[in-house]
Amino acid sequence: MARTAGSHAGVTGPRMRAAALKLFARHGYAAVSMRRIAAEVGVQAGALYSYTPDKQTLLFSLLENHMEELLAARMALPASGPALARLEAFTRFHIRFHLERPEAVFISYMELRNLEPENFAVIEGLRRDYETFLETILRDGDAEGVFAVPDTKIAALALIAMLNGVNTWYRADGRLSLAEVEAIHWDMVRKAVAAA
Amino acid sequence: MARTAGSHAGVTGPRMRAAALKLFARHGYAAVSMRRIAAEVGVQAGALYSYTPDKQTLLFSLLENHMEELLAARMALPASGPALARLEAFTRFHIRFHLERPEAVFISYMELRNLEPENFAVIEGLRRDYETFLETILRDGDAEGVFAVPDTKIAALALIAMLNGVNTWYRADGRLSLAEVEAIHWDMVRKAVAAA
DNA sequence: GTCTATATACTGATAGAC
DNA sequence: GTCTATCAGTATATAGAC
Repeated sequence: MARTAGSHAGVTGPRMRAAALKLFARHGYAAVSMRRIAAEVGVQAGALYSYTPDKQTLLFSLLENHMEELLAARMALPASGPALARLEAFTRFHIRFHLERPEAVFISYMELRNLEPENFAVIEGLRRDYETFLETILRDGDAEGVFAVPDTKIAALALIAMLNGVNTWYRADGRLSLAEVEAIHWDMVRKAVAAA
Repeated sequence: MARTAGSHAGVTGPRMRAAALKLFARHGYAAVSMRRIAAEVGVQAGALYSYTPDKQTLLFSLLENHMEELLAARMALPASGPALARLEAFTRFHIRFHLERPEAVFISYMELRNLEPENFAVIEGLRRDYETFLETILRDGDAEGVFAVPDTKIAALALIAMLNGVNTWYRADGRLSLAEVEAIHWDMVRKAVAAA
């Protein structure tokens, strides 16, 4: 059936979110205006307010969505079994998942300070949930005797920081394939926590 | 001798830089106005333009100054001798130096995208210089046979990313002392690159 | 060396026409 | 569902008084 002229059958909302994700990642939340996002979508600024109550909520929903996807995807990882195998699965999953969403990862770290306190607390809680997953693997491996980790909390943060580093330099058309990047990092992760 | 009323004997420049560093780190370059910096210093916005030609140059000079200090401080590290000892010296130095300047470190990573292309290229060059220093240690250790590093470039980036992670959570009044943080990370760094 | 005043432009968000 | 028009506020940067 014929639609109202100018109507876009509800695709403007997702397009707004995609444009915001891209522009926030490239220029930063504070540097991107609602007008600029609207221009990227191809509408006027006022039209965006049918899809978000305000700019802050738009940022928050992008970060929340990213964290929820991360936590959901993590569910596919083994939750029991030898810690060494679980650590390898986690390492490869983390690299792959994050390389597939460079923009969401970027703003999830860079724009935390631009979240209002309540929103910040929600995202921080989700992040801690994810970190705890890795910490549990390390603690189990320590108990098994295959890992020697003096402080599982700090070790988990250190490993995640190391793996996140990949996002700052990896290019799909670069010198190394994804498989090679995974292999190099799994080698370092494995050795870093290995028992002597 | 009596000075002009309102004059501050050249301290406004440094105070502007200190205020900008603090505010940029806390709220982001784009979110901080020259008026806000001026208010922090205790002058009117127009007065700042005696000390920087514009806001962009102010950001650039903060980042450039930080990188120059980092490269200068690195000169105190041993440039020859056993790679293992050099790696330990580098690891402890890196953690200490960066924990002493959390704000400069933060904006050096977060505000790169807000640098104009020429300014960005300068900072990137300085950063690569620093990374090469670590890469050289890893390559020397590989040649000595004490390290087993499949890709020294990637390993250097991975180790720096891991060490930088400390800045995201360390608090001087927290659970761990600086010495403990250094020890935990040196343990992981050492093992991560160790020969089997 | 810092002030006030100002130019020029942009900001987030809203109201109401179509 | 999107448009135009608009409000009230803020931005960077400059000019000239003191």
